[in-house]
Amino acid sequence: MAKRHATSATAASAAPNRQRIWETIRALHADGQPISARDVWASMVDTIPRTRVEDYIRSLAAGGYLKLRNPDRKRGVVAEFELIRDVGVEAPRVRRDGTVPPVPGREQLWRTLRIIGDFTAAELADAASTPESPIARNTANEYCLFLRAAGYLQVTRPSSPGVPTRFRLFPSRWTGPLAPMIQRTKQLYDPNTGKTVYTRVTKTEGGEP
DNA sequence: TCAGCGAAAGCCAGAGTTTG
DNA sequence: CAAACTCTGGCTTTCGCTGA
Repeated sequence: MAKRHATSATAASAAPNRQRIWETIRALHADGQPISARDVWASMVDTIPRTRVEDYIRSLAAGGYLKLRNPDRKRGVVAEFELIRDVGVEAPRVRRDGTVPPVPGREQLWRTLRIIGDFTAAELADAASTPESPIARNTANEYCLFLRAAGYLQVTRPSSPGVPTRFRLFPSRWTGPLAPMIQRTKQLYDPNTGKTVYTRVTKTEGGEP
């Protein structure tokens, strides 16, 4: 239900809720105030459930971003934290156990294509791949096709037998560091602008908003 | 090119414990 | 006794990859 919207927003723009929580934490830290779930939540009480704030704070603590100031406290006692690792305005992505999830493949592709300039899908996949996060060429190819359809990429050399299509990013279409994502509904969503920039029209449903 | 599968992230709700 | 806070577990939705 409402969860769906929250989740998609999460994927699309790094969790607005978490972003707000992170900003609040940094603000409290800047003021030299102790950081507790209650304090953070109090600053945003109208919009975010407290459990969500606690969830994120616990993840940050597990990940080493926050340090518990009163580790000997008993259950039921307010836990106070200190910001020991400020990574900037962008809210860190952490799992519940504190580990950092791998960078999404789309993001690697998006950053890489801007750097290498002129490329084929295979070249982009190779360049964007890392030992930790290899990216399938198939994935890169589909991504390129969507970006081209949405007008982000121009074809510098059409495909011919044995020669793959070469693409290049329109400099003016670099909308920001957040990678446009292909949603399950086969729409291309640009989190930088917050807009759906392309919708693949299927045979059965010619529907468009 | 399309469809399905598996894995992961984020969110919510309930239960238990401690303090005033 | 009541209120407040923390902790744990489960649910929903989406993404990325593989195979036909």
